[in-house]
Amino acid sequence: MLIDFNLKEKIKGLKKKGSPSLHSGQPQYFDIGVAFWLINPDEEEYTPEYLSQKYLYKEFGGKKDLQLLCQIAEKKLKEYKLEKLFYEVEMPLLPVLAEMEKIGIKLDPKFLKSLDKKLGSRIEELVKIIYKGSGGPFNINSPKQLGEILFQKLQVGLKGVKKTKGGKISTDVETLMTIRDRHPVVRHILEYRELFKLQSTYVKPLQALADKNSRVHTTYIQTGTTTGRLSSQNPNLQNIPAEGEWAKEIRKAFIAEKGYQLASFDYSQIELRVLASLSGDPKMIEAFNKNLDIHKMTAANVFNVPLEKVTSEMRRTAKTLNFGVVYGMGAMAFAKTSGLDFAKAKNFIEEYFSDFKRIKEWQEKVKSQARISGYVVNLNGRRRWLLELTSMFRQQAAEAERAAINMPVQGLAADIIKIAMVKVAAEIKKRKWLNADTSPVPQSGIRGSDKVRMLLTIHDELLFEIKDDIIKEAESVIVKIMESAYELEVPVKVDVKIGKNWGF
DNA sequence: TATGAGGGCGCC
DNA sequence: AAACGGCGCCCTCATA
Repeated sequence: MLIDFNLKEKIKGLKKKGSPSLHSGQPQYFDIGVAFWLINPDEEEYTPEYLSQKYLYKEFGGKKDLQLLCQIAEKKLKEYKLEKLFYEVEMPLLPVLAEMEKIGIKLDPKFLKSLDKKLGSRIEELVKIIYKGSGGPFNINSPKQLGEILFQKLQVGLKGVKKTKGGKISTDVETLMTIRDRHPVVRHILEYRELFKLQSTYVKPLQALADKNSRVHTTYIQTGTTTGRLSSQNPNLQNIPAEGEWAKEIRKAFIAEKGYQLASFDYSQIELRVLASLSGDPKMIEAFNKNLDIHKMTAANVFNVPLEKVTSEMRRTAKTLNFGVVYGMGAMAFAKTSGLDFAKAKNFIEEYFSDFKRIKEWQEKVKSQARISGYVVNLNGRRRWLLELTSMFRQQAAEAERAAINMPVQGLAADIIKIAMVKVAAEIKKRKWLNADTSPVPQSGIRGSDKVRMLLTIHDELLFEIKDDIIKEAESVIVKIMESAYELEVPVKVDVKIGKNWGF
């Protein structure tokens, strides 16, 4: 067994003759950092230095000792019933992530360059318009300067404008939207903000990070969240723009290799299904069993109308409600997001919880158990310490409560997709759809023998690059594995999209 | 020149 | 007034 830190990096570096076989239940890897993350996902770092200092202080004055760290971790994993999750999910996931990072995803450099130009010239235009409209140049990217221009120089009214945490006048998109009609320059600032963000955060960095074969390689951080999700870094490929005209263009820059297609497999409403399953709420479960439009069903309930009478407006409100409930949203936040007034928002939330009583009950149960024990666990033992639940600062306690009710849901959804990834990877290997483990990547960057490559994981979505001739077969195999990766009290559904690029 | 906080915003 | 869970990255600006 390999025992170390950063095993994913070491696996990536393995030239290796024989590929490591992943017999289930046979631990091949023991990543100490990941183990400590399962034990407590709120550590500052998961480095040998930090953990030694923290956990070996008494024994060795903080001297590094991997063997000892490993022993401590093993004991805790057992005590916390995390062994299954560790040995059968997180560790088998290591080589899967390593492979995904190594393969990378292909970009269309010419397309990106042209997009860059288009964005650049529109931004230039906007800058001119904004300077002219506000009587002189200033740094539009500086909230401080922008605020001064708008609210002092241009005398835009402050009605409905909020302050930032630091007490300064906010210039965020919500604020700009409310003052949109008070000065003609505001709409141009809004457009500038959007385009500058896309260019500086996505279009430019992606071009810079592409390798010789125009592929970009993210790094997945397995210890990067408190709920069990992965995070993605440098570049973050889990926050590529999705909504909007320009966003679509950016997605089109992610392409499949010649002879391949991109295919995305998306868990449908996974967190809501998990919530229905965990809470056992009969109405919610029935809706999923009948494969109903869940937001529409929710709308029918909270508005007390038959399904046929649900308008798109009602559905939108219900959708916000469904999402909000998973996050522990209060009336205030719901009012803001939905555009309703506070009293109405409050009523809707009350109506929701009276229609879906078990959800409320489940949330209360989670909170009270967590208050007593100081931590919250999900179905697979994934754990998060939340000592702030009993804080005398109400704000802190409330935040901890929301985290407490969210973690078992988000965490189980994370488990499900991780399990699916491990199973799909095993199937790909079994069917010899990927030679990645044994064959070197040729100069071209194309391994012609690869049939199916797992590229990205975006919380509830897996993105693959699949050879044309096998696309149909691969699709049904992957869907089947994902939908049956984990048994819930409701069906698990996966939606598929296929195309030459990610613009779908 | 490097660093970190603050403000802001992209995704699920 | 008050923000709803989980992330990473951009720019500005003050400070070292």
